[in-house]
Amino acid sequence: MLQVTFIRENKELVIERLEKRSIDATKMINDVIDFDEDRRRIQAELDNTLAESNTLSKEIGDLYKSGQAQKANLLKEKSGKLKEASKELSESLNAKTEALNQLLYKIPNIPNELVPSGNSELDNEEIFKAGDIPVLHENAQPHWELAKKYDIIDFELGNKITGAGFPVYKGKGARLQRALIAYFLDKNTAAGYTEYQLPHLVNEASGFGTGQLPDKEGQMYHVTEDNLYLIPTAEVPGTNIFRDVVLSESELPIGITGYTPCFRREAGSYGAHVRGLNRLHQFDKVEILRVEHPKRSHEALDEMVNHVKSILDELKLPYRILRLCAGDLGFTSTLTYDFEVFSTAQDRWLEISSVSNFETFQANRLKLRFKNSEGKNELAHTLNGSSLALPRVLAGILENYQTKEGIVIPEALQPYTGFNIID
RNA sequence: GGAGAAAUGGCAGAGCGGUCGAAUGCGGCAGUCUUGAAAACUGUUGAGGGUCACACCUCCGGGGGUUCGAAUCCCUCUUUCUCCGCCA
Repeated sequence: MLQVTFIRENKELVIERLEKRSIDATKMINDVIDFDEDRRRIQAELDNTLAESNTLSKEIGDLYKSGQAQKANLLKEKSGKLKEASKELSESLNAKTEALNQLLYKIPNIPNELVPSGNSELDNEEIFKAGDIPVLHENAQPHWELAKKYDIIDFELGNKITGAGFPVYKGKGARLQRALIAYFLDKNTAAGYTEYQLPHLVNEASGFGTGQLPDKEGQMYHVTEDNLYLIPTAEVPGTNIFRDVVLSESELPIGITGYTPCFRREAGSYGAHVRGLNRLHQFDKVEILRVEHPKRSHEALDEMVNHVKSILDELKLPYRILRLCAGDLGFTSTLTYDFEVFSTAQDRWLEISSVSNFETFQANRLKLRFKNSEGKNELAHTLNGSSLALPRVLAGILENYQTKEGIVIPEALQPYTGFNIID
């Protein structure tokens, strides 16, 4: 959520940047400013009424003490009127604040100046590409065929146990998953991230804190009995560690990594491009997450991008990095880099990581602040990224490393799998 | 799941319905002393809003109520602790 004071002080900039997202920002922003003015006016009125009422109460107390009950009773009437007035004022203040908030919840983050304009993924800017696309043998297959051939992932079984989108990994497939998780976590902790194991269900306040609620409710599985949500990403429990927290400046920067399964309803996505591991209801992901000083959050974003790069380089997978255009940029993000691995057998790119800087957008909702050098509380910046999402990395490995003899395990992973080929 | 107790400032811990934004201790910060440090002593030290700055307003787990007036009384929710039961 954007800060009202920032909107007030940078109205033109905010409108201009938001319009890159092809939304009509002028009215929204004007409304915010109007509502905020109203809100502050009512607040001031209420404050004055309360102040009057407070002094009156003191006077009444004094009168009682000095035995002047009659005079006191007279003042009580006046006090009653003030009370009514303050009740009305506080009701209209609440209504106004609520209206303002509802408005603010609907306004996405302001795209960074680097964000290219554009409406669809076609306008994303490719900024980097690495790794050779292998020349596969004649009978090369997509990963879902390979999974079946080597009996390492069973989609039908998952279908039986739960439903579509809940695959069962077995044998070397299961081991490869575990190896990837361990490998990613090791890379991340070596880079300075502290490993966490986080809850897989979150409450409403947490869903709100990272921006999934109230709008993207339909994307999460909801356990209505206990009013909890299955996490769609470790970002939710991970970032909410810092909800309502005031850090000292010396605690920054903070880096966290964690493995969690992720649950997504993916309502409405069907068709060929969701085949196999391409899009699932449950998948595994290792996440990295940072809390940064506003002055160096963009430097931190670059560091995260380089970190993810180093992992993909080591795995020797063909990948590219995209700078997302305004139209493709997530609601809460100000700048996002997507990593895509090339799926050779499908002849298409698969998103395997998304690294974003949210600046103060989440922090404002979370009330995540640090005490700056002037002793004032200041919103911190939050960032996160996947390192990495497992299924598509797995798809990438299966397809790009397939040989007539079997699936060769990337060298960096072999210490973790304990085998070097799936055959 | 059953029974009981509790929730106060960074922490610990007081708090007759008005003089309580809140005693006291610890911690933090500044100073005195010291070559320096420690100890001791002195002062200072919650958060948010508002203002050029004051004033002023709000906050004692959350929400609601009683009262002219609530940290203090009532209702309710949540959380924590103790005991019992169940259990990976």
